[in-house]
Amino acid sequence: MILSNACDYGIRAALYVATQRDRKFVPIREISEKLQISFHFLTKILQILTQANLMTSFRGPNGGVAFARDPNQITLMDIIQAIDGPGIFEKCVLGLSECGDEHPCPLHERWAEIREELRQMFQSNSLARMATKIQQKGFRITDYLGNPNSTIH
Amino acid sequence: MILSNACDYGIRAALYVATQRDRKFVPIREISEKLQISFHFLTKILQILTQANLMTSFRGPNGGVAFARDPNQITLMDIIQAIDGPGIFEKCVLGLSECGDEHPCPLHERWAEIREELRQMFQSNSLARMATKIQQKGFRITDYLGNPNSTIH
DNA sequence: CATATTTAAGACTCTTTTGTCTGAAATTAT
DNA sequence: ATAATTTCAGACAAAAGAGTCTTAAATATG
Repeated sequence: MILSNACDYGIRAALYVATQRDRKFVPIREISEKLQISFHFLTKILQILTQANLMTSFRGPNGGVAFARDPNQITLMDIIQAIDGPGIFEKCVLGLSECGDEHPCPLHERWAEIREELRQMFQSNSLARMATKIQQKGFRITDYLGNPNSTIH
Repeated sequence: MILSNACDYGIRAALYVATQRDRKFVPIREISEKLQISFHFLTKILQILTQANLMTSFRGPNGGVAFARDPNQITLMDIIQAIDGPGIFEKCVLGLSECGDEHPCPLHERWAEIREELRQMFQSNSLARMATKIQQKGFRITDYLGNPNSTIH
C-alpha cells in the first residue's frame, strides 16, 4: 500500500496520543492495547518518532510518550517523513530514477498533481485539529467497530 | 511506493510492447535489454500477464509475447490488477479493515476521492493510446536519459 | 535500598518481495 | 534429425518488512 504498516501504526498512535489532551505522558502499553498493535513493535516505531524529535518519552512509573512540541504544529506529514521517508512524495510512479519535467514518464504530469493532493491530505490538518474531529465526528483509528464514542476510551 | 517493483516492470514492458505496433511477438530478452530489467524476473512477471489472459506468448525462434487482445482495450489498470491485485483501490490508507462510509477513519473521505483520481489515471488511456503519446511526446519508459527519440529504438 | 514500572536497544525469527539460476518444453531453421 | 532459440516452471538466495523477545537503563514509590 501507499504507507508501510509501521507508518500506519505510527500515525494511529500519534492520533491516539493527540486525543489525550490534558495528560502528560501516555504509556505505550496503553496505546498498543487500545489500538491493538503489538506492544514491542509499536515501541520501536515510537522510538523513531522520539529520535526524530517529534515526541519525547519518559521512563518509569507514570512514564510514556508525549509530543515534543505543540500538536497544533505537527502534521501526519511529519510522521510519514520520519517513518517512511520522503519517497512517496518524490519518486516516479513507474520507478524511473530521473523522472521529472525535463524527462517525464507517461504518467509524470498527472502523478505530480495527485501526489500534491496526497501531500495536502497529510499536512492540511494538525494532529490537534484531527484529534478534535476524531472526537466530534466519531472517526475511527482502531479496527474495533461499535459505538464510536467508545472507540477511544 | 504505491506500485510494487514487479508492477512497475510489468507496466513498462507492456508499454514497450505497445510501441511495437506492427510486430507480432516481442522477445522478452529484447524488452529486458531495452528497459534494463532482469530477464528472468521480467519473464516471471510477463507470465503473470499471460496467465491473466492479458498477453499471449509463443516459444521458439521469432517467439515472444504479444497482447491477447486489442491494446486499445487494455489499460494500465488491467496490468496493475493482475500483478498487484485490487488492494490499492480498496484498502484503507491507515490499514483499518472495516473502513468505509459507515465507520470512516479520519482520512477516509479524502482518500476515497484521491483513490478515484488514481483509478482514472490508470484507466483513462488505453495502452495503444499511451504508446502513441510516448512516441509523439518522447515520454520515457526506461532509466536511460538522452535523446527522447532514441529511448525506444 | 528494594521493587515495580516503563522506555531503550538490539538480537532474533518469520514472511514477503525481489532477484538469480537451472532444466524442461515448444518451436524454428538447417 | 540436430541444433538453436525462446518461453515455462520451479527451486533457490538475498534483502527488506513485520513482528517477537530478552536484557538493560531510568524513574518512582514504599
